[in-house]
Amino acid sequence: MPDSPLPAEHSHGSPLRRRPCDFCNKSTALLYCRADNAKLCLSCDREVHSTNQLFTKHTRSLLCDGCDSSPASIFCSTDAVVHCQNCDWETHNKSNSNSNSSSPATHDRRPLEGFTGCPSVTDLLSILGFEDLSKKGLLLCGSCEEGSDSYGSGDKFPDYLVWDTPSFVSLDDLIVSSGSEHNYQAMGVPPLPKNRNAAFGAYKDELVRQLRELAKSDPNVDGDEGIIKPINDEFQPIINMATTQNNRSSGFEHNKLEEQQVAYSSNEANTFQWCPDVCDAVGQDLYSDQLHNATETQCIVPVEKIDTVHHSITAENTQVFPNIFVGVREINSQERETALSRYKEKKKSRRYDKHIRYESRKVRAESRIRIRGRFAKMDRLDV
DNA sequence: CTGTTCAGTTGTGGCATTCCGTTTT
DNA sequence: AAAAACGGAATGCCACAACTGAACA
Repeated sequence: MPDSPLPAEHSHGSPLRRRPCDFCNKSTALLYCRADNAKLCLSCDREVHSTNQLFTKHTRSLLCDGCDSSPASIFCSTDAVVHCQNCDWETHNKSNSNSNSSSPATHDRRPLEGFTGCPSVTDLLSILGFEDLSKKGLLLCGSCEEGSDSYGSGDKFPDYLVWDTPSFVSLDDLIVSSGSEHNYQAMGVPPLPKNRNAAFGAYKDELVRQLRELAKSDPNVDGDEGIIKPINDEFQPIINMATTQNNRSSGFEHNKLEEQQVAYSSNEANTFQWCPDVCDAVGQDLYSDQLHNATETQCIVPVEKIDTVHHSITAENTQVFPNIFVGVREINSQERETALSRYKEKKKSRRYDKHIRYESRKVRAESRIRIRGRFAKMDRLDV
């Protein structure tokens, strides 16, 4: 783990606070793992989350530039910072913010999405929004270390800073970060930008530096071509893993794998999907929410299988796969109360009001001629 | 690789209808 | 206790510009 000098300041001149990695306590933490409740640098993140299949499913996000203790979910390209929902609310609802000459409420902000698995440097470049920075350039551009490259400490954020937003709301989004004092919802975040680029905040330089270190140490990097071969980021549904390894005794028989494949993010797995305790406590409400939003949470489980899944992964499997399931249970028992309260608070602050995606369509709809409330054909008006 | 074309899909608001829980008879 | 009346919420419908993505030059 390389020791990391702290970045002096971010592009807007405000000094960066020290936020050491919870794992090595040396490097600057750039990511936040909600399942582990930990701040990690890129190197430690890879180390921690490549240890077994379950850990690769933890959802990680950029660390909030505001509070340094929550996963960022909003990127403000105007201020070039990433914020958690609470910090975003605070920043962009202040009437007298001096972060920029423009009104904070009009800042160009976009939702951020976390990532799972054990992505290669190539994937990280894409995930973190450095798609334009070639891997070769990452390795060869020594001047980048002084921040003199286009991704260095310059003030300009070109148009590649447009984040590809998630097309769904994961269950993570139902959980409010615990480190803040309130649970305000982020307001006014423009949905669904088209460009497939990402965002990085105040710690951009440190991000580049750690990516470079990662690329140097990555054995899969082909230095000649700058091609970084993906390491094992293959997704292996845990259901299948458990059943294939334990098909002799689990009683969870299956011949149709497609019926039982489960895609889910780590938090869903840790907090909800695999923990009957929490589900029971939260009650049918949460459970039905999760099922109703199956497509949003990427949880694809036939309803009739849910019970089977739960029972097949309880006591028996924890004995067969102690490394996997004991870890899950520890997390659940420690964080159950927190998760519950977070969920309840989050639910209270849900926004049910209608959200207009395209103002132009609204304007047109309002101005259209109607017959009994329905849009009328233009040619009918001539009659 | 870039730009253009084109077919298919999406989203927009007001009214009517349906559904369902509550109150009244 | 049962039926009727009431009222609020949810849903569907409509046309078409805007959007999306594939195919092609």
